[in-house]
Amino acid sequence: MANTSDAPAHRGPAKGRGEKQLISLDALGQAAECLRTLAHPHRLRIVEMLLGGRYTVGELAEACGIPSHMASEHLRLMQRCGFLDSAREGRTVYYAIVEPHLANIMNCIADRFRGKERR
Amino acid sequence: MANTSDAPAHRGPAKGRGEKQLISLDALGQAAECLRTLAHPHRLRIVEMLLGGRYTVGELAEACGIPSHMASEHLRLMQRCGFLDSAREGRTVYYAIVEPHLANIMNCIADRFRGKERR
DNA sequence: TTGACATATCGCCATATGTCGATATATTTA
DNA sequence: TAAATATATCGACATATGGCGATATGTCAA
Repeated sequence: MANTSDAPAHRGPAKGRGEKQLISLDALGQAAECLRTLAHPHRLRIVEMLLGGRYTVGELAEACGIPSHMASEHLRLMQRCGFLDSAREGRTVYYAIVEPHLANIMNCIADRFRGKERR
Repeated sequence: MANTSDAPAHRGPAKGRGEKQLISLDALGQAAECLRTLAHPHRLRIVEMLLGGRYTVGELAEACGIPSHMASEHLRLMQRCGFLDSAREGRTVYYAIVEPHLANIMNCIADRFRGKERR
């Protein structure tokens, strides 16, 4: 209950629109960071593939048409914000989705953008 | 330019994991653009508020604690990628959500980040 | 051990993005 | 008309981000 951080100060005079509790600016900042991480064509492709099963860095890199050291970097960013987990097996490393909301978000994206080639 | 652009060329040998049809890289590029637009704390706050009803630029600016010319800029970006629509009434301008998927995405975000103050 | 392979990290550079003051446009009121 | 209010746009700056070659680490096989 200790609400002291960003104080809304004077409560608005209730204009009659939304009256529900807002998410803290701090949480929105974290959300924005995650969305920025997701907001890249190759990273979206990687997430899309990983939603269908685990893949190695090399496989994902080839699917995206990029050198594997770049796929590695994308994977690191997504692991950093809790989207992915990795597991080494021999000299390869498998990545997999661990953030359950990603499936829902990819569904939204597929829903809106599947089949939409350049305007 | 000996570099072939991005060639879909050879289809993968079907490793047996995901076999579903992938979204085109082009569509993923558009999706990434939209996600980047959404990926800002103030813009998320604006979307959150607009999901509860229409607001003017000034109201949104005050709620975010930013000058209204910056709110105007955020609103322009979101209108540009089809999230919002605007309607002038007298000397004020009301903005409102027109992209239906935003509600779903904000639900994901609220689900994961509501109440999560800095790690 | 060495060499080959898979993945990860580093450093540089070009470009994109956010912020902000100044200014411009639109609308109402005096 | 001019002044006040609400939005919008412009220009400059600092910072963040993506791409990429070079290099490092980790693993296996000989």
